Amino acid sequence: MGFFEDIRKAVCRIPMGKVATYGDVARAAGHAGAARQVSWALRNADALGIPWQRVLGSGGRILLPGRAGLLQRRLLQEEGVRFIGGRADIAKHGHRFKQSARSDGSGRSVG
DNA sequence: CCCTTGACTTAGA
DNA sequence: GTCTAAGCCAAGG
Repeated sequence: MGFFEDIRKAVCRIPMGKVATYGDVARAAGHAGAARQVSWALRNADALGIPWQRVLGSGGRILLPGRAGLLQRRLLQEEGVRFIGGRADIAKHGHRFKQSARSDGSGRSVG
């Protein structure tokens, strides 16, 4: 398995109308701490059919510069993601990945 | 192997 | 809120 494959799989797990941070994607892909590399894998995501627009920076901030950033925001808004003060409402649209490689299973939901 | 780059993240002032 | 510094990891020259 390649590095990018793990990343792309994780990104594809994000459903429409939901968003996740680079760090979350990296963690869900089994590469915690590789948040920066997530963006690397997303550079060619568009050509691979990856929902790259659902990946944001910490706090729901769009880090993509230029038109790409505007495009990302527009795409998300079309998916129903609400933006507040230039940031996506991750409290409402933040996607929570299923428990992956968690020793204590702290990531599991109870109710 | 060494150094630089990058759509990152957290902590401090 | 804005800026700086340090930590982080993989790809490319």
